[in-house]
Amino acid sequence: MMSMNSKQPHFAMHPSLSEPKYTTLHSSSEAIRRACLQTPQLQSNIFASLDETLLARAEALAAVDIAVSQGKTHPFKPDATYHSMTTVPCSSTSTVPLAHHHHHHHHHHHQNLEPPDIMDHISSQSLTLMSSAHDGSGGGGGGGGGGGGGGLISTSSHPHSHMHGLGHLSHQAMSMNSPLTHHGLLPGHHGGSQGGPGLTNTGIPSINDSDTDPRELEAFAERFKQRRIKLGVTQADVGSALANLKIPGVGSLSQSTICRFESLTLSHNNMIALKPILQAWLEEAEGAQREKMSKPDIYNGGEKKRKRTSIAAPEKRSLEAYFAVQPRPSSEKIAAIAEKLDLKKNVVRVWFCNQRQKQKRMKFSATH
DNA sequence: ATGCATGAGTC
DNA sequence: ACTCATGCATA
Repeated sequence: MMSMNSKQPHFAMHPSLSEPKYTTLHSSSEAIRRACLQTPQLQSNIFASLDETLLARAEALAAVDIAVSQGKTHPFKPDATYHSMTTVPCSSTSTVPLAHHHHHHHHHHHQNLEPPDIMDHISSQSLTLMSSAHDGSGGGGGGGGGGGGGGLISTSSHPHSHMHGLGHLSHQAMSMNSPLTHHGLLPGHHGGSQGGPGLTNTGIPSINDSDTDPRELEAFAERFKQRRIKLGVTQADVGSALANLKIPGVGSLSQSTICRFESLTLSHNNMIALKPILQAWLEEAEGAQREKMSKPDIYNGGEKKRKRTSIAAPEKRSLEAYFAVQPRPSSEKIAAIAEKLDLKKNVVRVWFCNQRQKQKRMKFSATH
């Protein structure tokens, strides 16, 4: 409603908190961290300059929600923040050879609209569903993230800078209007949702849905993992081995990505894009099982390592509550939340982004 | 296996 | 400033 510009007064103020927002973890100590438990302090009262109502409500909701569905898998980690990255983001030294690829595409994406403000009583679950629903419809939007259509393929070369791994396979090119979609090469997926084979999209050069079939992907991921293990190869190995395939536009991938592929914790589009590549590797590896890959990564000479910020459980709970009410808070809102929780604004912003992405992953996405 | 983060490409 | 694909660091 009134989002315009941002300002970020931010600064840490901590009247008298005993709550450790961050804790410093020493690389040598890390034993006792998992034993702690959460303290049910359902109501916070730290609000001040925000919509107290919203916040209070959100937190209350979160508390309830959490209480109910607590089996989520959270070994409450105490917070630990390490942090010492100076200004330089790491451009990574990765082993990534570059790969040029190109992916032209346009798409109309749904930009965020800002709902009035508060909603009311909503259970985070229903909300979650709702949000994903509007996501899909909004501007043909992301095609619902996971459901997006994907234009991957990076057939063209491109005088571009470097890229990691594959080019971004399809970013947001999932709109139905994507010129890319009719390329023929792309597995242009239908916008909507991936779960429903029954949901066919109208119009649009529909392409083979067989390749985009979630079940097929799931089956493949399963097979892939099995065979990979049979080959005695780790996820990390697969990742780096991909570069050896010399597939245009394909470089190496991290263990994380391979893991996520196997566990289906990637967006539908991403899964579709990666499948052919991993399949190629699999065949290659099985065909020549005699090879070994000794591709040590290049190391960094005493560079500063990125430190992962850990958001403490209480703060995390609050964030989840806010998210349930408003997945896309305005900049001001984010700043306010950040201040209230005594977190850096950017940390909060990123948290919301990641949360939104998570919500769109394959595995637990709606209709699946 | 996952949480927090970076960056490209968009809008 | 957002989405998406990815990755480093870490549990």
